[in-house]
Amino acid sequence: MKISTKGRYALIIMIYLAQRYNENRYITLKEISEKEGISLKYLEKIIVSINKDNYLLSQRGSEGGYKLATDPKNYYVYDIITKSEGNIAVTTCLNASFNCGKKAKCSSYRLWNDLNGVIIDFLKSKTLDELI
Amino acid sequence: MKISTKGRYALIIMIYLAQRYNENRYITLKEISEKEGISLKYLEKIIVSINKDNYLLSQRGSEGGYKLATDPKNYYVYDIITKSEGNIAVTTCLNASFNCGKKAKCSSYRLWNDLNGVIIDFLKSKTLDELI
DNA sequence: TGATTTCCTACCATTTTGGTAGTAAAATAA
DNA sequence: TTATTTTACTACCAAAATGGTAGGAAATCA
Repeated sequence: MKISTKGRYALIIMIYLAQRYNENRYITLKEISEKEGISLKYLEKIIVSINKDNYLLSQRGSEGGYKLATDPKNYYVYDIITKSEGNIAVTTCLNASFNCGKKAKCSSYRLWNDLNGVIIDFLKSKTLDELI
Repeated sequence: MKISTKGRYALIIMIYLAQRYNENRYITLKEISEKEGISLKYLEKIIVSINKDNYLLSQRGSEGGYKLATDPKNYYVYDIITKSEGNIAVTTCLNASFNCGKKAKCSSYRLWNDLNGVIIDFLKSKTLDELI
């Protein structure tokens, strides 16, 4: 029952970018890596998964890096976590591909589904601007 | 971000016992194993961890098995899950042993702590009698 | 042109998950 | 007393997930 370092570090990256949104510059992973004490190579891998669908602005080369594409209030923790960790499913039996043949009448299933909803609602209620 | 089969199967066992609480008999793991299609040996291992501090009544030998010690309404899903899976900590940084030196002023930490609270509150609000 | 930085792919050690196997101990039935 | 049943306990193990590392290609700018 854990969010892995992928999700945790993803949020750290995004908070770092959000705190510097007003500076309006590209921020390198090297900077984040040094300030947060996380391996550069690992951050690279994580931010690539966050950045699918151009969730961020990025630029290569010197003076390059990453920055938020829009105001921190438009970034939901839910999106950050699902982009880095995949969809939230608190048990394997919540996945559509899981087939035990008794979902509808399974009281465990309903419980896990409700818990999943509670978690998703919480994460959807939080945006980056609330965290900085 | 998953509850493992330990916790899932633990709840299945407990719901099975709760549904038969009125029969007032010891129920064998063999019966649960066959009805729920889960390996007997694995269920044995799981129920041992649930049964610490005599959470259940158990008896060896023929006519033996397990039964609830008290009414289903006194069994909280939270206890079932923590006994089978260990304490709920949605990130490793919530563990007391984790020391990054900035918990108090870390906004990620507060977020994860709040999420953890939401999950714990949910699980503490559910008892076995609501599930049967 | 050289330095910088993202982008992309492949690999790998360690830990966790999801079990299996075997046996001892207790309780009951025959 | 003996055989059977069932929990209780300990050890082991394969497969998957986690948490990275490594190397290089492709942009971009000074």
